[in-house]
Amino acid sequence: MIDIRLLRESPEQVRAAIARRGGQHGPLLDSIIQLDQRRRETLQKVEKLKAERNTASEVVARRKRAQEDAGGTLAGLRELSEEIKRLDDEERTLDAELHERLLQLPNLPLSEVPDGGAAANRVVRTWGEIPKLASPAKPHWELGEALGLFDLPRGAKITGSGFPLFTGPGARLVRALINFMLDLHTREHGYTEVAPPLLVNRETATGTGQLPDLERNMYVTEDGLYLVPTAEVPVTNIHRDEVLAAGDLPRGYVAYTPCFRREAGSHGKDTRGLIRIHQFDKVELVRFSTPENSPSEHEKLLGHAEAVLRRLGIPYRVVLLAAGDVGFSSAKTYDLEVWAAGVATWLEASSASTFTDFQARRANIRYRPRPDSKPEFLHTLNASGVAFPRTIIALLENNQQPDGTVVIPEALAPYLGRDRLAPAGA
RNA sequence: GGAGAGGUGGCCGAGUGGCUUAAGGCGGCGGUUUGCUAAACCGUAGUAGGGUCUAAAGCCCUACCGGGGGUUCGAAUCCCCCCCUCUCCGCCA
Repeated sequence: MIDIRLLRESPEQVRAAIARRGGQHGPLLDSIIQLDQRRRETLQKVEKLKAERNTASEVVARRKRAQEDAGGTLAGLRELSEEIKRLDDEERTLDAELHERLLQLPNLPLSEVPDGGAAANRVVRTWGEIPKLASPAKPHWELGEALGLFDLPRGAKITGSGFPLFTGPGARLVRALINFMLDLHTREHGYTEVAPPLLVNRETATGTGQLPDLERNMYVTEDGLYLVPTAEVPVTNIHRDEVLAAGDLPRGYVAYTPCFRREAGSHGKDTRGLIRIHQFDKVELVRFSTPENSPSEHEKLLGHAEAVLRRLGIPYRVVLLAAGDVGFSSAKTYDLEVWAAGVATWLEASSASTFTDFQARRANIRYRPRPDSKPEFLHTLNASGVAFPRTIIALLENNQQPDGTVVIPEALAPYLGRDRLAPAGA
């Protein structure tokens, strides 16, 4: 949520910033400005009447105490109260409508974010060598089947397409990745590990920006709870409606969770194998920062996600997303794309974003710069550290050998209990 | 799921319709006293929204006693619905 005062005082600045995202936000902005105007007018009227009523009530109280007749003062107060009730209702309605629309407005991209749509995304750097494979590269779904790592048809039987069943060494690989990543982030990057709820309520999903506009991408239960699309949602909301001390910042949490995404309407492209699925595993990093430090925190966070890929020896590139491509809540996002030799493409395995005070405002997460100062909204940031499916894709496809085996990187081998995956019977 | 007890400021805790601008205590902040510390004493203090002002400060107004409705001229207090915590029962990995 953006600051209504910024919109009130510098509407053209906000309009220009939002326009960089593309899409038509003009009418929404106009209606917000108008609602804000009407709300304040109504508020001023009703508050004036309330002041009158309070004064009159005091007189009544004083008379009653003195055993005098208060009838004369009471006359007319009923009408005043009815008028107050009417205006109060009006103000409440306007405020609710205003709030609802403010929730639909995306964050403002930072100035250093490039103009344009996805085509304007900028590759900031590339790490690692794209492997030169001795034999024709197989895609991961072939490798995974041959190595007995996962069984997609049976996953589809159990639940539906996009719900993978990991088997044997594949299931063990998932467990190895969980432990490898959690160990790295807690031991070397200073994160506090948490294991959050996987179902969240409406307020929580609104706090990070999934609701109201992205509801179609989430699974909802009969109880009105949502399956988490990412650990960002429950973890960022750990401090919802709290005021942290300046000494608490920066603060970082790491969480492993499954993630559930309906991704309604995204069938057709990039859907083979594990590339785009409805349930996947991810280790997520969430940071809370003061506004001054959030730019450096963002770079630090990006580095933590990169460290995972470097340890695993997976070639990747860092992409600064253009204004038209950054997510709803984000002000600036770097994607980490891993190279996958089998499908011969770059796949997004992590997204490192700063949300400035956008989520903090929605979720009411504040901090006190000094013990005697007023609470201010802090900044939230997060990054995948990292998503499993595309990491698995890169590992399998890049490390495949002519004999059909897959070499496991040194950093991961102890967690997997082996340094090579081989087809059954080989 | 059933029965009961609760939810008041940073914390504890009083408050059954108007003298509450939420008592009192603890903690916080400022000060006085004081070799130093402690204690004592005095003072001060919340959050949000709106108005005033070029802006800040200040000042004024409104709201806030778990959340939302209602009764009333007036609600922390009375009524209704919901949420959460605790105790017991039931069910359960």
